[in-house]
Amino acid sequence: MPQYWLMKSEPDAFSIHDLKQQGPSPWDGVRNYQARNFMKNMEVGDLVFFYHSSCKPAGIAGIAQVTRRAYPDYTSWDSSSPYYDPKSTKESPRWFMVDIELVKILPSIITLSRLKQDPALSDMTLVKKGSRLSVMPVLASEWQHILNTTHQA
DNA sequence: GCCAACGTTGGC
DNA sequence: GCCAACGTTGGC
Repeated sequence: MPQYWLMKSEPDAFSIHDLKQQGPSPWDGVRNYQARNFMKNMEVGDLVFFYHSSCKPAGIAGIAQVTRRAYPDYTSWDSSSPYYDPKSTKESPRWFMVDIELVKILPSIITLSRLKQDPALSDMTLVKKGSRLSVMPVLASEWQHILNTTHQA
């Protein structure tokens, strides 16, 4: 049984179309401990809602799957990278990433406002007020509900 | 562009 | 170890 997740990306920086073009891609740049810890719990084959944030409309743009378990985020060692963190070393890496690849692009965005309107999803971390996590778990029941009710399974 | 909510930093 | 100040996220 795969686990289910949701990962946010600003489409201007990296969109689901970029993921399609690039094939398996490292999910670099996560610099939040909670999000990092979730990535460390991912297994190959886990399924991911690919979420477009800071855009109109914000929402779930497609589905991806994990192709490589967590390994050190090498951008944390690159002093020319915006994700550089001098406290992360090769001996003791602080930040990790997984690789994901596209499963499918949804025919239309499942918007955040729509998710917020659904009483069955009121406990989702995503729709909670003030939630800023960029990587979060999704319950199997929520995953199925979202795909079933949007007729995009 | 605004700003609420949240995480992190650093002085004490 | 507290907590004020600061920076960031991300919807609106």
